[in-house]
Amino acid sequence: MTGRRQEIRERNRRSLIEAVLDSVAEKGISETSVSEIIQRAELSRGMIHLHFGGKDNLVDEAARYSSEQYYDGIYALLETTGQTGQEHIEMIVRGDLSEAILNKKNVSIWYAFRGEARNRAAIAAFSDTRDAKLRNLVFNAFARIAKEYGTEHPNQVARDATHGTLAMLEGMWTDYLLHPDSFDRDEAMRIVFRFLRAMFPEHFDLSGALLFE
Amino acid sequence: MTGRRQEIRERNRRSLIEAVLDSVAEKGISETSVSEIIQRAELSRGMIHLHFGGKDNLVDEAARYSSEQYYDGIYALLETTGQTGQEHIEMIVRGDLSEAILNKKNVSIWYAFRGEARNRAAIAAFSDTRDAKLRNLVFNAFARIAKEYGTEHPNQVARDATHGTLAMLEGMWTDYLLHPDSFDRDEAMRIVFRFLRAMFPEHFDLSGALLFE
DNA sequence: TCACAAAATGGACAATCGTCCATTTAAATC
DNA sequence: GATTTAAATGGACGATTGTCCATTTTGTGA
Repeated sequence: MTGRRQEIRERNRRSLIEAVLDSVAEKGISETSVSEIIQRAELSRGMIHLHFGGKDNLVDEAARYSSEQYYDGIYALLETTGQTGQEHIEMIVRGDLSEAILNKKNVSIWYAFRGEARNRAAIAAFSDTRDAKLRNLVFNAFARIAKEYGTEHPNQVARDATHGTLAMLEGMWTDYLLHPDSFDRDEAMRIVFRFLRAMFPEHFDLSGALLFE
Repeated sequence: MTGRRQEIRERNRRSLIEAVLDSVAEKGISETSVSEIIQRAELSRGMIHLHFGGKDNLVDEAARYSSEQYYDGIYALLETTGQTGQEHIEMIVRGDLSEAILNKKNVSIWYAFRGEARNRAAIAAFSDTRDAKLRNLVFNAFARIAKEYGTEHPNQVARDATHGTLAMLEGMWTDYLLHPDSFDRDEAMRIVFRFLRAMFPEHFDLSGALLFE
C-alpha cells in the first residue's frame, strides 16, 4: 500500500490548519497559541515547526486556506446559474449572504484576520489577488447590464455599481459580526436589491420574486 | 495650587490610553504588550495596574475612548450644517469618509478591535449603544426625505436606506483598510451618492455639485 | 523479516508575558 | 519646614509563549 505515508502527513497538515481556524473562530487570534493549536489537532508540539517551520507560517497558511474556501464557494455557485449579468449578480449577492458562507465561524475568522492584515503582509497579500478576481467578475456582469441602458459612460456606471455593491456586502458582513443573532438575511438581501433596482430599474425589478420563489 | 495632583494623574491615565492606541495602530493588538505600552507612555510598569487594575481593562478603555472620539467627530460636524434630511445625510457621509475620520491610524485601530470584538464583551458592548445613536440619526433624516415621495411605506424605505447607506460606508472603510494608498475618497463619495440619487432622485441629484463646489 | 528513513513525539530552553507589592517620590496640608 | 499621604516606581514572580532537537515510532522497500 503506497502513498499511505504521504496521506497521513497531508491529513496532519490539514488538521493543524483547521485547528487554527477553529481556535481563531472560538477564542480569537490573540488566544490562539501553539499549545491551543496542538491540543485541538491532537498532535504533538513539534508538528508545527516540522510542517510549517513556525507558528506564523501556519497562521498565514490558515488564512490563505480560509479565503480560498470562500472564493471557491462563490465560484461554485456561479456554475449553477445562467450567464446573464443579472443572474451572475444575483447569485453572488445570494451566495455572499447565504448561511453556507456568511455564518458565525466564517465571520469570526474573517474579521480576526482582517484585524491583523495591516501588520502581516502575508495575510493582506493573498486577500488582494483573490479579491481582484471576484471584483472583475462583478464588473463584467454590471458592464453587460449597463450597456443596455444606453448611458453615456457604461463602464463608469459598472465600475461604481461594482464598488458600491461589494462595499454594501462588506457592510452586511459587519452587521452580522456585531449582531449575529438579530441579523436578518432576507432583509439584507432585500436592501441590496433595492439599491440595485434603483440603479437598474429594468433589471432587478423582479429579483425579489426570483429570490423567494 | 490645588488639583495639581489630580491633573498629573489624569494626564498619565490619558498617556496610557493613547499609548495603547498608538501601539495597536502601529503593531496590532497581539504585539501590544504591557512592556510596549509603558515604553510608549514613558511611565513605569506598575501604572497600568494602578490606574486600570490590569491590561485588559486598559485596552477596553482605549477601545471605548477611540469610538467615543469617532462619534464625537461626527456629531460635531452635524452642528455645522443645516437641519434638512439631505443636509444631515450629506454631512454624515462626507464626515465618515473625510481625512479627519477615515485615516490610516483610525482604520487600523477600528479593525483591530473589531477582530477582537466577538471574544471581548466589553469591546462589543459600547460599540453597540453608540452605533444605535448614529443609526437613529440617519434613519430620521431618511424618514423626512422618504415622506416627500409619497411612497406607500416611507418608514420601510427609510429603514432600508439607512441600513444600506451605513453598510456601504462600512464597506468603504474596508476598502481603505486593504488599499489605503490607492483609495480614492472622491470616488467613494460619488458612489454612495450615486446610489442615494438612484433611490431619491429629487434629493441627491445636486449633491455632486454641492460636494465639490 | 529486517534495515532504512521519513514522520512524529514531547520535553528542554530562553524569552516574554501580565501581575503585584515593597519602596521611593513628591504634592498637599498643617 | 515638617508631616502626611496619594501617586509613581521598578523589579521579583510564576505562568506561558514559540522554537528546536534528541529520541521514538512507524510506514516502506529490500
